[in-house]
Amino acid sequence: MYEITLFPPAPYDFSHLFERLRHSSNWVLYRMENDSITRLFLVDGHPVLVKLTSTGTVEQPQVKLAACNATNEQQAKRAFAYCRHVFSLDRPLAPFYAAIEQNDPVLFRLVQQHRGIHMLLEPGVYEAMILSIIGQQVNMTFAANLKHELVKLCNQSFEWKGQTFYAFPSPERVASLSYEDLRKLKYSQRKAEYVIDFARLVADGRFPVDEISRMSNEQAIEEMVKLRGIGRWTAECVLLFGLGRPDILPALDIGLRNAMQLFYGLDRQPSEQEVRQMATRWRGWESYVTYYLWTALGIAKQRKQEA
DNA sequence: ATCCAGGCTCCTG
DNA sequence: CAGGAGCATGGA
Repeated sequence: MYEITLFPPAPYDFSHLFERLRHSSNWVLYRMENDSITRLFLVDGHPVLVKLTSTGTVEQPQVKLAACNATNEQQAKRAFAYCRHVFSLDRPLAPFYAAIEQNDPVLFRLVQQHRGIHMLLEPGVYEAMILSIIGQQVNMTFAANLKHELVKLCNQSFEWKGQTFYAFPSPERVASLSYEDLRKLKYSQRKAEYVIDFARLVADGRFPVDEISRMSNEQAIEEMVKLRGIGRWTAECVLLFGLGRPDILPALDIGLRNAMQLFYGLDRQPSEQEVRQMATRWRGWESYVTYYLWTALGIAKQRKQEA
């Protein structure tokens, strides 16, 4: 068992993260307890279970990471690196807040209401791509179900103290599926093809995941949209959720446009051009703004439903 | 019932 | 080259 203690930059609202993981789409990959989150990562194909325990406050965050079953320090370190990336444990929000306060008072009020919310990311380009393809077009609940079913079908699991933990399926495992396997899980024929074909490219080394992460945003998007099934939106989601790039603006995204209509009090959904126009105020922080708008819209919808 | 979800491809005129 | 149908399903 390897352990480290981290002091993420304040503010960090872990209670929001816990709430989000408990309620939404993520229960296959994350196991929640009172103040801890456990997730299984594949490190060079070896399952490594990481447990994050929050031991601080929003303004003085502190977390303990434990690699429960790691067999050597190197393995533990790599699992910790995934964990730090996924939960944005090393990224300060303060510069984002400062930039928004200066340039966009409307948005600043909204952001303050959700102070301490950090981006929840995917481990890398591959995972983000599969999930973004799954998320194309369909509503969030259905997309979450498709993800859940894929993870269970692939069943790359690990037993620890009587509990079963599921890893996000490796490219090789997804590559070994047939389109028909996914059709049975309510994937459309197209979606099944896009997901499996992409996994096969990665598994065969025909799609250089590492090179993508070194490219500029536009260069990376250009590479990704060459693939069948990958449009601009999907490529942008990969950069945002997979690599955590701070300056991605999915200007065509329906959720972003709905959120802007609601929170800026517009009388209709803004066009792509209008989104880009308004986004000039957020230069450098487009991903963060988008993430906050998505999150705030989700919370608003949830409240409306409860009322 | 109908329309729309954090889209994309493919076919038509 | 713009425009629109079709995709699978579930919730409003």
